Amino acid sequence: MTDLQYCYMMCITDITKDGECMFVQIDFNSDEAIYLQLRNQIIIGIAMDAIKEGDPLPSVRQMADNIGINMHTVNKAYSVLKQEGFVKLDRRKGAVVAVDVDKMRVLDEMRRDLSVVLARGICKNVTCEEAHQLVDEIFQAFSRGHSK
Amino acid sequence: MTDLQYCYMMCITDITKDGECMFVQIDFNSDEAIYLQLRNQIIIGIAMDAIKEGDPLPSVRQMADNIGINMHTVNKAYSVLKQEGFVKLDRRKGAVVAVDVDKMRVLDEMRRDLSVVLARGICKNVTCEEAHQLVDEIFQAFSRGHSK
Amino acid sequence: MTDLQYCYMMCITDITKDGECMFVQIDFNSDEAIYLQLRNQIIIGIAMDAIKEGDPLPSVRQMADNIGINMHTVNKAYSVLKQEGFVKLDRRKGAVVAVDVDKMRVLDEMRRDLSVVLARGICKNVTCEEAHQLVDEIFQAFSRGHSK
Amino acid sequence: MTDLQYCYMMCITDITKDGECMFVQIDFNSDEAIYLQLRNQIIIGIAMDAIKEGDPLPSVRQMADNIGINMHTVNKAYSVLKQEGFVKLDRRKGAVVAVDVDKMRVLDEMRRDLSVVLARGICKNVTCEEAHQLVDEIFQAFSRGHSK
DNA sequence: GTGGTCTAGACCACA
DNA sequence: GTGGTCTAGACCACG
Repeated sequence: MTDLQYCYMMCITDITKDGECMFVQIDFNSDEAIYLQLRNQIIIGIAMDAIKEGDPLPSVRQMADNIGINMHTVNKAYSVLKQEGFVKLDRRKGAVVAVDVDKMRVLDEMRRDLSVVLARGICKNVTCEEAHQLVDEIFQAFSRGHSK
Repeated sequence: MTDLQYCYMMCITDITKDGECMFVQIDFNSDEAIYLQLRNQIIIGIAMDAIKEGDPLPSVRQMADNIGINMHTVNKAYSVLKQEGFVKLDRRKGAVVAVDVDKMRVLDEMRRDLSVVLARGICKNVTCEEAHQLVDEIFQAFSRGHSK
Repeated sequence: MTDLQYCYMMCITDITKDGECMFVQIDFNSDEAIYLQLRNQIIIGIAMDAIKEGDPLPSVRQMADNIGINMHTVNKAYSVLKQEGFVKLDRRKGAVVAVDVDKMRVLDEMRRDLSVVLARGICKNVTCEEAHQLVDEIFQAFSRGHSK
Repeated sequence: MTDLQYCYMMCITDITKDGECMFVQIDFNSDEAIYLQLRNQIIIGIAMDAIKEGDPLPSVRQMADNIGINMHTVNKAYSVLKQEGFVKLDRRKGAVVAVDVDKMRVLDEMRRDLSVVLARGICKNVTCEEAHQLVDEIFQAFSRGHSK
């Protein structure tokens, strides 16, 4: 799939109130559920510091209208984010970013997820060095990553 | 054995003919589809060299009986593996391992998948060093990985 | 109506919402799989411009009910159409026509398919001129063909 | 799929007794049944004049051994060829090429087959001119074609 | 209401 | 005996 086609099918909307740098891109032709795509985009936004601890997410209705999806779908994404410890639901401000750090748990999750991703790569002759390069590349792309 | 007990157990079966080292573990309680779990297990088996290039997978009926799932579910897993370039469906020998290496494509897929996994980690204060350690750990667990 | 009568009739249903010009005809006596017949009919419908780029196909249930076949059979046809680059599965709108043009690939496929069809003709004394006449005849039958 | 991969999975054997120019190539990973591939290859051989009217085909056993497939499969291919009017079964010489020409029937069959093949092309922007070029190209590749 | 998943059982073509 | 096809019915996630 070319980049052009990819762009065409994408639905792009701003996630931050001031319209600075974070965008949500939903691919309606993807086999990944829309609410999971939305959840992942928001997590990436947090990792990039585009949305910071304490920042409120757009309201369910606003987000749904911007992306052009159902309110229920946005609601589901926010619920999952709460369940996974990325946001808290505030009665006045709606969903606000509040990351709940459980180092052991997250490392276990990553080990499981990485095993599958890396196994796919190893089958296709991806070397350990190439994997490390990818990790560095991605960490550099996320502002919070290399500040550590 | 009641259905309940059946549900709560992990289902473990051997994937190799000689019963050496590769096992398939299905978690019926997981929210991940059975055919995807099976697909991932087989990919991990290939990455571990438990199943090698040219080896035939068990027939759909045999695999289904061993795991205790339906034939069609196994069929779906095999179809996805074929679609993703891990096996070929030989009309005489059934499904045989035949990895189709497309380096650019696999690196792009990994970049996308890793971005999501690492973003989750970064949000929860996982450092770049810890991520590298996980990668090394997983590569060492797969025999094909540290032969490089 | 008995099963026998049911078997011996052609099943004709409309594929377009406004019931204008495109029909699906399934021959239950054919040795060609139903899902392949359905796939071919839809491709012919696209070639005739009866279904246009961006148009949604009927839902699998609706199509299945109209034709009198099982939902899963329609699903298989849609999956193949997706795989071959004729439709995309939009999570909101279902299957929509979206032709993915890869000129080199399609010409190679046609060369292979035409070789077999023409070889059969050549054996039975069909001349090059007669083949060209057939091609013209078919192109004229498809509206998109003679607009070039 | 690269040419190299294609070659690798092919099973190539000679179909003519004197080992001149006609070969049978079976792709065991194809979704097309082996007996149909064999049938098509033999028809192409007749169209190319590699096997001529009255020539005997190799015996079922010999053909099966050469290609590495089951005798029943070869038998099925020969039966279909007889049914479709390409060979006759001679008690002494086995299957001999004997084309039964029924011009109307073959033209009808070609019209139906070409409709599907061309429709696929039209969807993917193949022009009438390109189709004609392919027909010419194929007719020139078959020796019997341009002698008319 | 939609498609996705899973199960079950059946028949047939293929090898 | 194998996979491919088709049917039927069921549940659930998604939107």
